[in-house]
Amino acid sequence: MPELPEVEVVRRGLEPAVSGSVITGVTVRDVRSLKRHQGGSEDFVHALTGATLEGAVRRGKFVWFPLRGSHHALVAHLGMSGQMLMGDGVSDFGSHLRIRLDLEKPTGEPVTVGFVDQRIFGSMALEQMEPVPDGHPAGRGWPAAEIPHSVSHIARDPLDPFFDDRAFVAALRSKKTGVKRALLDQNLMSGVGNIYADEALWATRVHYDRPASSLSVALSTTLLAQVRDVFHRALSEGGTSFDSQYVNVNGQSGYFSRSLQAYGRAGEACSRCGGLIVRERFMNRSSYRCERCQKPPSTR
DNA sequence: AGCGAGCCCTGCGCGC
DNA sequence: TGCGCGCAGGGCTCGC
Repeated sequence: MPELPEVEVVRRGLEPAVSGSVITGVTVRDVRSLKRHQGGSEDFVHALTGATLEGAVRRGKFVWFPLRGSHHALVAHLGMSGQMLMGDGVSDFGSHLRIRLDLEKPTGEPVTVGFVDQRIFGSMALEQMEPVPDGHPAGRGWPAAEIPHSVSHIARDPLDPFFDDRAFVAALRSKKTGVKRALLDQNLMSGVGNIYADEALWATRVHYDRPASSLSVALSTTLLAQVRDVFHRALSEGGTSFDSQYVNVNGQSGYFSRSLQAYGRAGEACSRCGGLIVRERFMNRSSYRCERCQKPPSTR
């Protein structure tokens, strides 16, 4: 469930289960899901067992779970096909279960979290925290100004109250590269992936390969507003699910796919102008746009 | 600096 | 029925 709205749905689902919970058991079923963890699975299991989780924090597409009193966090990235599912201790998470965490809530109630990932582009890791340079809370869900090492280079996301709109607009306009590439650059702004980039560009009537530096301040500001708008609307519908790969912590699908205007709609008519929605290769992935209201830049 | 290519993986649907 | 191909929501590294 990879873009910001889907990851936020997961974070919200996990928060009540993990906050103040003690890890009573860790099972690593596939070490490939620990590729970002320095130290191997024995180290991972040993360091986590008995630890208490403070909560669930998200910046962009990364989620982490701070460990009480240790300046470390369990970090998760869902990659292309990752899920975090909640169970009751006897749940069967299926053949793609990679890591299983057994927890005990402050009430004494057991809860199990399954890290399920078909393609294993996602991962979990135990990482040291570092201070956030601006001193503000590192992400959504926890007030500490500490961020896991591997997330420290990731920019704040546009739903973060400390996201700096003016700095983003200036940074975007300093890039000569295509505007979609800039939107997908997690160092400029985090949380945007292939679907929501196409949706925000459609809403702004901008072609994906238009040089970012050619956008006016006003248009850049509109584009940012459209990213926020599509994030909020997707969040309100539980995220985008095309199939059973993308579900919330209870295994339920989101409904935003039916609200998508460009992504996945090749061959259909643009709902705004009636033009044809086309699919094109860009950055080794698919881009969808309206032929009529998102015209290619003349100089590229 | 920017940018394309390749890689990390599994599984699905399609055409032959 | 079976096989090969292209496709999939991400991110990192390398080389030019």
